[in-house]
Amino acid sequence: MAENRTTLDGVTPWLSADEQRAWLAWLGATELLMGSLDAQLQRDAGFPHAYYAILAQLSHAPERTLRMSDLASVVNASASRLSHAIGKLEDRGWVTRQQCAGDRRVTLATLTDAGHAVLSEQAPGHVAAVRKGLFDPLSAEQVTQLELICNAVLHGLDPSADCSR
Amino acid sequence: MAENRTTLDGVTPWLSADEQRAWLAWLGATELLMGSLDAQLQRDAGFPHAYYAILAQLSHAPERTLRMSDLASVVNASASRLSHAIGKLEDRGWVTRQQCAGDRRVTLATLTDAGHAVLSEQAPGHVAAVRKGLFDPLSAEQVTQLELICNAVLHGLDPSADCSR
DNA sequence: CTATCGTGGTTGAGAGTTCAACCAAATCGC
DNA sequence: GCGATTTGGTTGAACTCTCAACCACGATAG
Repeated sequence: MAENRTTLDGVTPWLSADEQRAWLAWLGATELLMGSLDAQLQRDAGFPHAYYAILAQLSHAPERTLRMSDLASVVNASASRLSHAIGKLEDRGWVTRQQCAGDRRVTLATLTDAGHAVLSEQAPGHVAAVRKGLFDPLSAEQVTQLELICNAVLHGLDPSADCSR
Repeated sequence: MAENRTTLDGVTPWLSADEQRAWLAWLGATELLMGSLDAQLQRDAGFPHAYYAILAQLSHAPERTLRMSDLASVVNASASRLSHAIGKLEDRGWVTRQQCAGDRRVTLATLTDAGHAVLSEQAPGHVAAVRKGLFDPLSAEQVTQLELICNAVLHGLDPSADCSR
């Protein structure tokens, strides 16, 4: 009870025992879960989860089209990362780029029919993997708690993130 | 109340609304948090979080030494990933490799004094970033819930993972 | 003793991400 | 209007990670 904090090197204050355990659990869970999702998609579809997220967001957008910067923000990607990714997806014929008439700096990315078809093919397997990896081990209450926790973290890192609203 | 599930393409059953929100929150929180930690370490130390984890695990080990395979498992890395990473850390003089006398297939990785020094330098900033990004926005109770949730996920993906025991 | 199989680890190529530099179009200030 | 700044996006190089192939050593079986 007296010693609630360990020290990394005899000097640096580290996390409390509770925090330490939570941190390691979070780290392990995120890395294993994202790793398993990436592996599943890479094996079945030949592309990583980040690309799936791009296709999925485009499929929900009006006209299946989004501005690059808007798309980047909804998939948590940098402009550069998205630009490279859209280039690859364009090479495969799943997305097209077009200039925006109103503002000629803007590039619009549009999901093609081929892209939508690939997404539809891969969605069931991906959803099953998410369910199996994240939701099956959790109670309904834990799902609710998880949402609150993640939104709190999100809001702390990026106050502009819309916390479920 | 009647429609608790959306459909991605009119055919595929998707997650419930609660699950959908929790999934997006988890995705956003993990990507932003890991992104911010990687950015902080890259800026201050010149290496990514995965390398920090390697150095930290070695610093806690007896003789500051671990077998490659054991080290790989504690940092959730593949053998290949760890081998490449240790190569880089060796180049910078922070880790050394040695053969194991008993089993000559085994490679032992040891943290050097220089490596320990770098870790000690970077630890305060890294811990501060973890605290700021993950623990500051959460209540003590949420930290406990998070640990339980992550251990449940961990155990679901890898039954051999020691859930806080 | 030797052939086979399993384990521990390395290597090189290919793919994705990051960072910094850069370009073009729009907006601001005077 | 016109230069300066900001915004939106692209590019190339460096770096990390993944995958498959591979090598060496140890264990196992005949």
